[in-house]
Amino acid sequence: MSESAEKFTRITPVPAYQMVAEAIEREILSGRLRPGDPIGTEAELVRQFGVNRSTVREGIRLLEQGGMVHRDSSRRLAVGLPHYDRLATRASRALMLHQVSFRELWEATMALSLASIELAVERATPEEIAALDANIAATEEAMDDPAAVAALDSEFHLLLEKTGRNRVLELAREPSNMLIYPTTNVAVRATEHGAQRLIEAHRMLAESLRRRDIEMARLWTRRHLIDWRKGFEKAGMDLDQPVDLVTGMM
Amino acid sequence: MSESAEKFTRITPVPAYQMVAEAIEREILSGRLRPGDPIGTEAELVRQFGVNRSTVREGIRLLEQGGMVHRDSSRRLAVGLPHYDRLATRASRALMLHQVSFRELWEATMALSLASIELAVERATPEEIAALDANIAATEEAMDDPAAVAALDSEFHLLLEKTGRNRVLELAREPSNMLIYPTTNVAVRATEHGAQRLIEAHRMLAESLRRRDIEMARLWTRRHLIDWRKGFEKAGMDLDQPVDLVTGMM
DNA sequence: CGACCATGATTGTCGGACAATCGGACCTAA
DNA sequence: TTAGGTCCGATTGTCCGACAATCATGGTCG
Repeated sequence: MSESAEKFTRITPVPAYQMVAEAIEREILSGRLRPGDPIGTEAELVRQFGVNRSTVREGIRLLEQGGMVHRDSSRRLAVGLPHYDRLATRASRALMLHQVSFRELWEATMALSLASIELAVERATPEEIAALDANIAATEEAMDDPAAVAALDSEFHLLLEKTGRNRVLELAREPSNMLIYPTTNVAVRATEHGAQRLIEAHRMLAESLRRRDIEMARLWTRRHLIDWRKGFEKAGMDLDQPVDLVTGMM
Repeated sequence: MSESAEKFTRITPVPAYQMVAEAIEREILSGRLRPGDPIGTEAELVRQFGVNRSTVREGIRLLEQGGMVHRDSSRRLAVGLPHYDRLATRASRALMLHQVSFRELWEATMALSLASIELAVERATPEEIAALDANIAATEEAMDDPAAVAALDSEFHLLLEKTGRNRVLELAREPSNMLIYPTTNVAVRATEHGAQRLIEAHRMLAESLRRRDIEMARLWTRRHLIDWRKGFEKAGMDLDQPVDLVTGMM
């Protein structure tokens, strides 16, 4: 499994703009620069690093996309903490490029949802349950509009996630969410009484949080996702097709 | 929850270098540019976009970090498909910056491992089980070297993951892995017969794949992770401390 | 006291320039 | 024939200098 016994390690010249980026990144990761702190002006960085402004700017661009630095009002640069949705966007694009199938997506969503709901059952506060109830009420209102239902469904699961209070799971779920919920629309439309079943599942999930009943929560999470899958198939779509064919994002 | 009924949407001037990046990104995501395809030379992009070379270069830097484009041999730019470890690196850095706790990490790892092992039990081929056996044998050899054991443990779980054949789960697990496995070293060292228990768990996991016994696999996955957690606590570390204090990465 | 304006600082963009390196063609010698 | 050497154009990385647009700031005026 190891390619050992090579005499020399590969020699890779590192461009200056990369070194600039890495230097700034190190400062951030080490904690010497904290989120919100302003990074110096370009002129200052030019002075400190001793390179040209163009080089500094290229270095900054490297960090900018990842959210390590961002421009606040005006255009001053500051350290920013990369938020999940940004990472999730990139991750889901990567999944698309890798031609991941809906089956993989569905399996992962199932696993992550179950984990997430267990934590939610343990930790839900009355306020959080109230927020879920409010979402359910809004979904009932919008029952005739599949697009609105899909959006509210997405929000419902986002609320559940937050209730679990586990940011690692949250980050792990988000790419799947971004890819799977856009198709909820179609899935709901294809199933008879699709919106009703969706709402019932949500009600039961809220109820199991109230009762702190883990088994009930797991049961309805499963049902809910199986419903989604049935709707997906009933809409004439193939679980094994890659995700990018359906979600015409952008 | 909706900010509706605003007359005008916020107007945000977009710098040219961003538009360059977005234009290239669109081409990639739409599939018109496929991974491996060469992107034109800088001069060519200058001509096509009608902007200065500095601007083009800044735009390219935006994409470069995310892995959307990469320089192959020589330094020519080509479309690259961002691989998981790159995304995972960024994700785990984000988790560090958010001061995620080991408890969150552990909970997520538990959920993801259980999901992953179930798929692995279903899908394992003889070759894959053989690879696991080889890893176990190597771990037995290295039993006196906690660092080597930790590395082999990490590899073992990577093999398990591949066996599950679900790239979404793979991507979801990787950030946790990057943060949690570096401390396996410490955890193993702190537990009496730590390495032995680890090897036993690996053996049982391989065995449950052979038998296609999901319950057994789940059981040993749980035990294995609980062992890790006990070792972690026995080493005098606090599950609720943020990850960056321990993993001195970089 | 607030509205308004002048001024400097900062960013975004441009044009041009040059060294270093790479790819490839061409050439030479064993 | 092929391994090695040389040359040349193409391309990237870096630098310099410049300018317009915008923002921050402070001072002035009503």
